Amino acid sequence: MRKSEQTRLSIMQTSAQLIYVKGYQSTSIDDILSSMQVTKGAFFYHFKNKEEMALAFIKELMYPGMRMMMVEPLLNSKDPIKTISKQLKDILNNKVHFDMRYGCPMINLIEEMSPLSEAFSNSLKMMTLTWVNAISDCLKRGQANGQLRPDVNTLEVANYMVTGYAGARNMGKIFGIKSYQSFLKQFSFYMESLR
Amino acid sequence: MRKSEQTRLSIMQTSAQLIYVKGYQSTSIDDILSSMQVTKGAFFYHFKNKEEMALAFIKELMYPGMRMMMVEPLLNSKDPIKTISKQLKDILNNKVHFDMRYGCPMINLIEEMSPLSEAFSNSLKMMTLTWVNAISDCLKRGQANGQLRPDVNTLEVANYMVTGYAGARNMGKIFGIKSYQSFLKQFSFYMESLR
DNA sequence: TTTGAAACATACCACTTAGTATGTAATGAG
DNA sequence: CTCATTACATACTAAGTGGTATGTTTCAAA
Repeated sequence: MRKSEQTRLSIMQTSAQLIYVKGYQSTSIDDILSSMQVTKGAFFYHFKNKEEMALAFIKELMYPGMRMMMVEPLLNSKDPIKTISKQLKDILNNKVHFDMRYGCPMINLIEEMSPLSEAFSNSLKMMTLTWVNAISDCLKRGQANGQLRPDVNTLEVANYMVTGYAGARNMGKIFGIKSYQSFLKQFSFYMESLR
Repeated sequence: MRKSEQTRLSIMQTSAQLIYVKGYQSTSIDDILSSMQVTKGAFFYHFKNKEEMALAFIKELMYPGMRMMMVEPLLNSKDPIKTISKQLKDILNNKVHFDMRYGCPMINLIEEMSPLSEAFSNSLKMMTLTWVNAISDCLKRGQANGQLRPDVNTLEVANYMVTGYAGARNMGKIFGIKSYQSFLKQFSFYMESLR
């Protein structure tokens, strides 16, 4: 019961990497299998089909990873505006988990899959909402502390931030790092105007 | 020489519609042909291959369409900030050329194809830059008229606006119309802060 | 009216695709 | 040890893929 779990995990990890680079629809099962030491029998033993595998990796790998990187840094912050601006900068400049050319795995999947599959759409929607709500809560705490104007609609600002992030990941694919820097600068102007 | 041009155009138009909905890579040539009264012989008579066809439709249909909808409204504006905010609203709410579920054809292609093909990337980059520059020029005229703070970096603001647009199209796919409205409201706050 | 190029139409091909059928090896409870 | 379940491995299939080869029709100039 131990090694098989590792096989299942490896399949999801390899898939995640390939889907990140090539997209879901043009990553074939054969692609996945030939880039690791696993056969088709193993794949269809662990997963009912390709879509179930992708949904599993979203739920079991992408979602927890997102919580760690996007949600946890927002808890217990002293200065929400600074925390949030800094988080956006940290994520966009994170070269370990992201490659500028390929953008953000979550945003990519929203772009590609949400119009094609209700199941994908729902998973991605919930994941995105988790981040949006975390940002909103963070801002609300700042509002309680008087660091943020009381008339600010925190949920709307949170949505605006995630929207900006998604756009930056898109523009980054053609314009490169410059577009990140440029975006971050203007976004921080916006954030400061909320004080 | 007349009817054949119509055939060529029809192929590109049908392709554009299918690619908009399903994406480039998962729209097959057979898909395109079976949704119109044209055969494979005609397709490969007019286009060398699938990619050349897509590049042709970007250049000959998408680009001119973009200029008409995104660039021309910005020429000869009296109040650039208002013009630009209004344009963004008009485009996002345009139900004739866009479907919320499928986002924006240009943004979709950037997302899907720019990491996979230099040729796509260059076409899309040039097209996007055309819009960015038009916005920047519009803002510059406002700056000359004193309607915009002189210290504002118009090119950076233009990039920021297009980035926001791209993000809004992405978020719209999962959150629907509400995310458009919410984004537009916050973006107009940002724009007003440039006066 | 002839004729040759342009504009298609049809049939086919090698390859890839998700998924299945059926085998065999590992493993852990009794 | 034993044996049934688990965890794979191998070989295959039917449908789809981009693209080609080879036709047949259309049409405009001579």
